[in-house]
Amino acid sequence: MTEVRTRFAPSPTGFMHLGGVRTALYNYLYARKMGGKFILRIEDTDQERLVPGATQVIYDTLRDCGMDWDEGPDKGGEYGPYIQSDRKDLYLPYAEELIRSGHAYYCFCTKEELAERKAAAEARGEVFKYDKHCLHLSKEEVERKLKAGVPYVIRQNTPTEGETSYKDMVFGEISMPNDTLDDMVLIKQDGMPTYNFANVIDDHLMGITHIMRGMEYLSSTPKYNLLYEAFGWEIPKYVHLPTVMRDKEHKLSKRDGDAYYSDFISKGYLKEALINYLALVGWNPGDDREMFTMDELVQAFDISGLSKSPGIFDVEKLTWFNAQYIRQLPFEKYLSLATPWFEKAFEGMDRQMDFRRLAELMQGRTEVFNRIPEMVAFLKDMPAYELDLYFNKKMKTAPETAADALCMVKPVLEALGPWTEAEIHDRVMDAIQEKGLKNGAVLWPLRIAISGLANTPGGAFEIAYLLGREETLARLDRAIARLQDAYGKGNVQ
RNA sequence: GCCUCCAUUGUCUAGUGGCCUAGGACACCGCCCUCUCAAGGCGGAAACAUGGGUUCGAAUCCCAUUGGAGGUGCCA
Repeated sequence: MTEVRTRFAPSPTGFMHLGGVRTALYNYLYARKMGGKFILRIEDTDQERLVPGATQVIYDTLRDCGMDWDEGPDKGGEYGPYIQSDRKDLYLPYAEELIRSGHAYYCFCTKEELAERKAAAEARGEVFKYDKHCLHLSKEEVERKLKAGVPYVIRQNTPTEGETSYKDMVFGEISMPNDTLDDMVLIKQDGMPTYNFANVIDDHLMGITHIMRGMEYLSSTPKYNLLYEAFGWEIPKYVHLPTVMRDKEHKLSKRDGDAYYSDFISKGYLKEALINYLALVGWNPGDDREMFTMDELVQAFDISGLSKSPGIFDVEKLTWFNAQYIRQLPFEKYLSLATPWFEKAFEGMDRQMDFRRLAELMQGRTEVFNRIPEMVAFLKDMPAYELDLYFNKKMKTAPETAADALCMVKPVLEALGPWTEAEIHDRVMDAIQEKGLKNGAVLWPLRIAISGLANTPGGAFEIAYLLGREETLARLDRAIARLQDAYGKGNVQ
């Protein structure tokens, strides 16, 4: 059996689209699973859309994700070069061979003429398909124009009758009536091959055995197969992938601003989570497993698990995966990843903050790193809050009675020796026991008084510790004053 | 318009003629735990697009309808 060779062939646009990452991933997984080779090829035949530095983004992203390629522009390999613009001169002879065998022809129609004919066809309510106008030029006419240096393109000469079909490993049998096949351009006026042509030539020359790509190529594949046949080349296996959608109607598009790999990384999504989730949009292992490392994906991946229908990219589920991965992070790793976000949150604060302790509290609650600043902001500045927050039915607390609880705690905290979490916890609990109160009746108001929030990461003890003695007591004083102001002095104490 | 493809809960999906009173996961809701939240545990609501066939039997096969996607570029 011949070695499996897959390829990822992006065009360098400057960003890595998540759909592209997934395509690369499946190619990578299949090659590794089969013990084959994964090839990276850059498709930059469109000279008008060149973006400087764009290939670097592709390298960086793939490497960052752990998808190492065996052959590629920067790595070499026996089928190079791996950048199509570097292969420019190699395509024309193949096109000329096709012309000799009658499978292609020179076309001298200008873009303007084409546009005119297209408009005319549309005016008549017809679809425009290239009319093979130049196919009927006499040999002499063609020679003359070529000699005269009239600009030309080379078009594929597709059959007008019958149908062409092929078998796709995901979609099964696909057949297209030949009369719907357009005589597509193979070589452009600037001498560059089109994607359509370069793809076929390169995939063959590079010995690609399995072509895994987006399903937008499903209906142009018959034209590629006609080319393979014209050359007498073996047709590779096709694996067309369902589209990744933003919602039911729309593709995940570059316009959305959140379709790029880098967008998610900078928001604080872990690449492991992104890869894990992406693998599952359009593929499933056949059992209920969901958590996969890259190596596990390699083991589990199989083309039979690929689905046919488009899948919607669900950020909620990605976020769940992300939270899972964050929780599993070794603590030191979490701390180092969270620290920049902590620093951002506490910028300009004069108090010290125990990042380690904060990180311990936050690791299990972090879904995406960019949500950290908002979650910990209350530690920097006391938020404004409504006294209603002191209401809690279960804790049996209310604004009217909150001051009593706070006044009970205050001297305990003031008398505290070392300001450690354990000390705070033990002394306050002792006092609660002594008074025969319920924990919540004291701790709820205390937490509200020093955080101003209904929900906080950590409880009263943790927050008090993080705030430090001075800030805690200051917040406590202010809370007591405000409550007494509203409801009068309590009579406990 | 024409061509191709697709169609199970809100979402990702399992399901390849009887194992399906349709399974798992996210999200949602409730309960437990608990000083809040989160995590965790338990439970709940939620789907075979519609209509015809085929068959003893259909989510599964066939046809039509509807809906959706893709293609129809000297873009890839």
